Amino acid sequence: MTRRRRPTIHDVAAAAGVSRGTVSRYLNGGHHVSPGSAKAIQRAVLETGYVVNQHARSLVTSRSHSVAFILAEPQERLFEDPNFNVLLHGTTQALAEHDIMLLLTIAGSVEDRRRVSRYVTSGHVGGAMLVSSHSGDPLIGELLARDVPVVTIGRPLGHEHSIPYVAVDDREGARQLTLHLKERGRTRLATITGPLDTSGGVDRLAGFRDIAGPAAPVVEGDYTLAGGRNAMARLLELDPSIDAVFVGSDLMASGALIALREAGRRVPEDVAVGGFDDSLVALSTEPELTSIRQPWTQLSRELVRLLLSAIDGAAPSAVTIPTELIIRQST
Amino acid sequence: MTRRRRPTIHDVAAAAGVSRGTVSRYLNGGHHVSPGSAKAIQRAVLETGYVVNQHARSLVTSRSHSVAFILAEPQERLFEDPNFNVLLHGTTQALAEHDIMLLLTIAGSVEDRRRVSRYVTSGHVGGAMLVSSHSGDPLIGELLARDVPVVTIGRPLGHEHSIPYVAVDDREGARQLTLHLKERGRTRLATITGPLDTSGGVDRLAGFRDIAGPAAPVVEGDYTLAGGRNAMARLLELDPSIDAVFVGSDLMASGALIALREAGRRVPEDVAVGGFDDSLVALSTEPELTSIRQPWTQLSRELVRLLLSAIDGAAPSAVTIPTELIIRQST
DNA sequence: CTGAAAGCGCTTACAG
DNA sequence: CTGAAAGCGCTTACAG
Repeated sequence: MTRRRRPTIHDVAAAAGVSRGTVSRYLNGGHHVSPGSAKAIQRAVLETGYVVNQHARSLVTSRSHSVAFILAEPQERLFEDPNFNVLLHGTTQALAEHDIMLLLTIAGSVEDRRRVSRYVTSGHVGGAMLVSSHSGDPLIGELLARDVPVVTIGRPLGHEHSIPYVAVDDREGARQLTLHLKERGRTRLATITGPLDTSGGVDRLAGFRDIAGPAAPVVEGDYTLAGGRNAMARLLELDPSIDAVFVGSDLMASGALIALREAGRRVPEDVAVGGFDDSLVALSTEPELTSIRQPWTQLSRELVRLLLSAIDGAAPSAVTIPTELIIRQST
Repeated sequence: MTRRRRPTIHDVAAAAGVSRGTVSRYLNGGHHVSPGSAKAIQRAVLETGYVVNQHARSLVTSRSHSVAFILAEPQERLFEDPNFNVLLHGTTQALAEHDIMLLLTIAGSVEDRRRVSRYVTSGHVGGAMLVSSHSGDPLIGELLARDVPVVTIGRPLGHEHSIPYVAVDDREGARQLTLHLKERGRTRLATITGPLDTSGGVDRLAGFRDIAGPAAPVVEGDYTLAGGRNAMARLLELDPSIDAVFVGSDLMASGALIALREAGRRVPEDVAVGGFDDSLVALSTEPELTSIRQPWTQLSRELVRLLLSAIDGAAPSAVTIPTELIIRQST
């Protein structure tokens, strides 16, 4: 990819009548530069339309100006789950404030994963944000082995102490919602969980059980709409008397609503349904979904903050963010 | 972002017993390298775990190994429209085959746009893919003025001859769907369009009018679910006798279904509804949506191909891809 | 505060 | 086919 001739630091130095070293110092914080030089350089930059060549800068500083956003998900989920979009947006914005660019990598297939792993561990990138890691995913171990600074969204099962992460209080959120179902007078509670190799899956299940007890029916879902629909159908077979269900994500909950409609159950009259995420999906269903809000903007900011800390060599730390119950018509 | 010491081309050369130039030649295609040297270098690369430093390479070649994906959309759309995800996935995959990384930039606000423009025009990136450009967007002019290779998805209104682009045959697709509504015996046709400063908006409207005539009711939408819902409500006020509506996107169509349900109309008995995109949304509605398929994988591939051509200095060309009518329960 | 100089890791004519 | 050398655009001790 060829580029036309761009002004370099040399052009700026010539225009400002100082040395290249001085220009560089000005560009890198302005320390040890006299006001006069600073002014001259400032003008010269405008005049020449100079923009730093990041490749040259990175070569000498060994610092990258980009981080990888690794989406380790089968494409079905990526295609329908709005949470990714919100997270992508939030982290892009938060990184922009630090002049860091986000490199999107998608590791859906095994082959993808290998490519992404090679790329990220080869030092092109300052660090990586791992989205929705499943326990047992080899990627995370490869990154750790290569000393790539990495953070995850959601508790990284099995790596809680070696990787910084940010998560909402999944267990408490699940408790809030399940308690709410009980307070609505429901007695036959059930749940559809996320994948049980993710923290969102296990922690929300734990919260549900804290309130509903260990005997309540459980079906595992996969965070997709179709998965929620199937899971709900199975739940109704398991126990037709169910009168409330806590679903581990809004998208699955919207699938559950379809299954309930197909089974002739009214929501919330016959069965109350609660979701998790409080995404736009919750507003597009009929009836609108009661849900647990995940503050994505805040999560994104914290995720970026942790990654930058990790890059600077800080010890891993975890951030847990409280959830909020949003009550709508489905319960 | 500090990195630990990584092996350089020098280490490989030493291990292989050749000069650094020879290693570089081997790495860049292997021309003018004897089989013996090649073998030795190959082994040395494995031994040392060498990976090229892209910053150093880019510095000397003036070639970037990344392109920007510019999403110039208000965040509401980004958050709910699955088309972006599909496109993001498709282009990432297609670029990966060329060892090019995708830098995601989001230009929702005016301030974002300025930042993105500065970044992309400053040569950090080999080229840019502009997604959903609206006519009058200054970004496109800035990129052109700076000689940044750029391609758009959808016809770039006002820049058809200066920018390579790929698009489905929007007009023909709209015709197909509208004709299908007529063939179902519907006589009171109406349409909800996309934004009329986008090619998808105007071209699909043109296709609808080709079949339905100039007098049929039209309301402009904004490609969001809420927008589709509002537009449908307005359409029913405009003409309560409507018995079929072509909606310019599946997401808006799903909003239209909500409005129709609220108005007590049955779909398809009272009103037939057709969408556009054939996205996952079309399968999640009740009833499932008849729609026009956009072959996103193919679109992504062509988009990447055109961008790489543009980067290589090829003259702008346009690719139009045929659409396909997918009939489901909503019509 | 400032300039001269070395060096980051690579590619690419240039000789041979 | 191959090595020595220049140079890509920048930063950063080092002297002064």
